[in-house]
Amino acid sequence: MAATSEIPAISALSPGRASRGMSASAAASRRRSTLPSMSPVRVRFAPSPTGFFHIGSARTALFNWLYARHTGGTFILRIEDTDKERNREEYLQLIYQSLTWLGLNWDEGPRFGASGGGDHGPYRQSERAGLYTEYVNRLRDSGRAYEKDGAIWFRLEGERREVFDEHRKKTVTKVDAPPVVIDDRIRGRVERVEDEDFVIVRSDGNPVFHLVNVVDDIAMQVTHVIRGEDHLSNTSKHVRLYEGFGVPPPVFAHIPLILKQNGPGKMSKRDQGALIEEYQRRGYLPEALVNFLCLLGWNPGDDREKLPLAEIVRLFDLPGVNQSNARFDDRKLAHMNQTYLLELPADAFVARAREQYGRAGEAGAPALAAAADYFRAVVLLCQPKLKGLEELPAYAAHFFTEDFPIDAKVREKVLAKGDPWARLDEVLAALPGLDFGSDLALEEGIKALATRCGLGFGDYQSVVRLAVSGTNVGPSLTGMMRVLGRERVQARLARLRSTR
RNA sequence: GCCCUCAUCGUCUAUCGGUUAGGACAGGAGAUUCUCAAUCUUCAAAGCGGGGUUCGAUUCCCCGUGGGGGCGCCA
Repeated sequence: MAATSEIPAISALSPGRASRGMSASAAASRRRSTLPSMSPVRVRFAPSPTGFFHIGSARTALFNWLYARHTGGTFILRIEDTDKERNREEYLQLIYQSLTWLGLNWDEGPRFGASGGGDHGPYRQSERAGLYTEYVNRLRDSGRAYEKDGAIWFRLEGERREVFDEHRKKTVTKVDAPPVVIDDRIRGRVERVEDEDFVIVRSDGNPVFHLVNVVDDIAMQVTHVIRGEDHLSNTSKHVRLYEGFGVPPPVFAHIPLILKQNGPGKMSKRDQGALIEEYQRRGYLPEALVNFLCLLGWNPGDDREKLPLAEIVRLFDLPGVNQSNARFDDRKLAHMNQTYLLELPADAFVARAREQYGRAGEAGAPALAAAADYFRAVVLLCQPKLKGLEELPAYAAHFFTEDFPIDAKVREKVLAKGDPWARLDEVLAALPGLDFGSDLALEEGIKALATRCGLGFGDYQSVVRLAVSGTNVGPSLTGMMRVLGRERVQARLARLRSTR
């Protein structure tokens, strides 16, 4: 397949970072835009379908996507399904769905919706076995690979000696080789010694991650490898493999990890709030999640936090990515989601609300059965009050049934103050004369009633709210009355009075 | 244990050696009024420690300490 001579010398174009202590110089260069490159940028996101799609994977995908879009390059999705034991079809589908939901469309890769295609396929490693064999044979031919214990090993170059490893409690063959120098776009110069031969094909004949990852990046002509810092230690192996194939390595950019919210360690699939699927289910807005994820390890260089994706694409660059790990904060994410929700245009909000009711199962049925314009009026009334779409079905339940509960504690509290029964009767009496045309008209009508009785709006508010909604919190009272309409309001007021 | 890496409010972060160390989330107080939110005002909150370099270090260097990652015939 891809001959060595076809591979452009990408690394020669990489400016990298001058020195390890590069905070100052990095700061100077971090706002600099990407240098012109002779070869178009090709990045890839390479997940394995062995578990739920989580937030760390999403951010890795996002940063690759952003870099591709920023540079006008190509974003490739490659499925690393070489672990036959753990691969699951449903996890594969979840990768496609989650990326699509987040809006991270891929230019090359398996076809899904509008994404996928490309002429460097197939894009599933399980379908590329022939290529790996070919590359392994190249290593064998050049004496860089050998068989031992039924597996195939990559041979490092250098003096060999036997050493007893105390930690692993076994004798290993060490190779004296010069350190591998990695010119990382985010971390600067990283040196690491790779001093043991390693397996590239298991004794069962399946190639291992290091091999397939490098072979595919060569074959797919990947120019920039953007991945989590947990791969930094692997990179020395990968660089040696590139050397073994006689191909210049790509530009590496190791992004910081996301740490779990509570307790030690990086975020994993088991942690609270880790699953993309869950945000989708809870009605989080993908644009809010994407915005939040961008800010975990990157910033636009000023105080802005909520910014349009197009603006992020314009500003995003590798040197601007932070070097330190970030702790996940679901409260900040919730806040971001709320601000997006508040600013959502009416039509979009109504559509999202309908989706959320769809996910709510039986609890959502009455709302979905309601007239479209009534549904619309209800959810738009609630929009400015919600923290998340997730709350909507419960928050608005009383709009869609006359059989809503009256909160006993609230009832007691409301009825304890003043003379609410009298107020209720007054409103009931005034109801035929009230103008239900607008919130303002209703407010003026009630205020006029209050003035006649020598009272204020507040004297009516809580008891009418209780009658109409069964509780003491909710949207604007006049808004609720307007949306419910005169007949329903009257029935509800009468219902409460009958419980005296 | 070895290797790599990182280090500013509780959290996410800004700062191209000189700032009253800024913003956001979370928290406190207040304003607003039609409840709850939202909004507005406001308070509290940080340079891990020790050495250097420098007229001057949060910033550059070194050593500690602490966090994170890796050390698989997982990816």
